[in-house]
Amino acid sequence: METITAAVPETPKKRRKGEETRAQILETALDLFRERGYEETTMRAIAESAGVAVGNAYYYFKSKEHLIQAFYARTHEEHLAASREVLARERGLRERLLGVMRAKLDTIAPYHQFSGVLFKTAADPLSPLNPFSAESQPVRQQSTDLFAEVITGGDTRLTPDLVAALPNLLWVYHMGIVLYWIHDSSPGCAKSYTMMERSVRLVLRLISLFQFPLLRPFLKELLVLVTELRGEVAGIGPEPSAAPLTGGAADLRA
Amino acid sequence: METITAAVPETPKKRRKGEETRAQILETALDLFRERGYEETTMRAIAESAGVAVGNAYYYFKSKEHLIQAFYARTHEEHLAASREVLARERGLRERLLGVMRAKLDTIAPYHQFSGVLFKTAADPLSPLNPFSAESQPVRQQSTDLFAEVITGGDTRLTPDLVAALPNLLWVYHMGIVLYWIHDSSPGCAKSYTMMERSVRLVLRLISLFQFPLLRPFLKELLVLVTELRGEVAGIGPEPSAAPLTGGAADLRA
DNA sequence: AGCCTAAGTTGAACGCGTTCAATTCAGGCG
DNA sequence: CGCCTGAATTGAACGCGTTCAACTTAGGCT
Repeated sequence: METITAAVPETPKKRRKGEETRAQILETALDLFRERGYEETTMRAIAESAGVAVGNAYYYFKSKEHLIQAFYARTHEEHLAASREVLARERGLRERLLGVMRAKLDTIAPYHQFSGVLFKTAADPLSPLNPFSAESQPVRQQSTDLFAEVITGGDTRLTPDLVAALPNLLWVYHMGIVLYWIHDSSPGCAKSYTMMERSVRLVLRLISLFQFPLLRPFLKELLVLVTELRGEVAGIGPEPSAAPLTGGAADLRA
Repeated sequence: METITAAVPETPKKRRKGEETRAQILETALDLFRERGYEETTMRAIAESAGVAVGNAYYYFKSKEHLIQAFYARTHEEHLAASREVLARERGLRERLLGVMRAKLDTIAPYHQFSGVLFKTAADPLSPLNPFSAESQPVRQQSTDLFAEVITGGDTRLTPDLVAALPNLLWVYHMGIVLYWIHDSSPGCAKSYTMMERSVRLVLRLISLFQFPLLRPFLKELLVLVTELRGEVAGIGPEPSAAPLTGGAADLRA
């Protein structure tokens, strides 16, 4: 019977050890990245500071880039938490979107100095960090879900077409703001904040504009486009291109 | 007197030699990139194939990335040429935009296999290849000029606000299509072409929509935003933030 | 206890992009 | 002609990210 209890492949003891080392390496790496920047931090330095051998760092992280991925996952979590607070507090669409976007800039602020490298590696289509890659699909999903919550959880009612299209569009929009932020060298990234506020205002205006029933054909077309985009993005795998145009927005949530 | 004729710092003979070597290295590199891909092509291989020493390649190109920059400049020229043909032939806005965009995809098609690396390095804010960098400002300018020509050179008349805002917006749009293309693994990049055609249709619809006088406030706001963006992008240098809101669109063309 | 396996850990070695002190080359000048 | 200067060229050497065959632990089974 005891053998059955051992069905769990790893005992807690065993797992503890590895995870401690893993955490140790990650913390050290992030510290060094913040201190000296990414390029200037060598894997040897990370290993030495963490008190392990170089190879051991590679046992836990497939590459130096994967250390950034871990960092990215962390800020992503922070942003989700901060956003949930905002969304629990605010009802108005404007306040909700503004709050979530502001939370984004606030969350990533401490890492502005090496955001460039992050983005650089993230841009590689083959990198797991790439926001369009399969590996980051969960993160992307959570982000679009967040924007879905922004528009549906408040006191503003939108047409179904908008509700279907906006989460992905807002995700793309927020990526654009981050892109601006990366290139923003103004003190405190002040320009990014004003740019964000201005563009949020514009986005809200556009949303209310497209509530107008006469513009429905536009929305329909936009929806097809966004769906197509999502299909391409979701995965290049063998998943069938079955019914690429059937459901319209029906399969937006896979 | 003869000494004066030598006022030209380098004689043609001297210049010829260096430029031949430079061209030799570049051609070899581009060939190898196409054959094996970027990452798989080593600087040593390039040097050997070109019949020079490694260091000599670095005498002409500051880094491996700079070889890509040279390639990028080339496809850019090709696209300009192809576009000029289209614009000389077509009068309708739809045909002009479609033609220019199709020309873009056609031009970059041969390099799809290593477009990822190109984009990866281009994404680094510090890279000279970055489309927002000061070093690529001329290329960016030519591109936006091209789109300006697309909308003003045809037989379609647009409101001044649109004429002012569209070149930059279309440039951003075309970057988005390229981004899609980079991630497109469909045979012959067919998906990119249909996505481009669909989005062009949408863009044209949006343009005609915003011709509507009632939507002028939107355009105004959009214009401020685009101008701001252009300012940030143009350079982070000491150029004064003087009159950031004075001229409206007046200073779009610096 | 003694073994066995899998997890964890090591560090020398590899291949790469890049650098740079040294060398060759070519053309103008006294 | 010999000298000089700056462009052109060399290749050994450096530092880096990454790999991998070997070694050490540690816990379960007989």
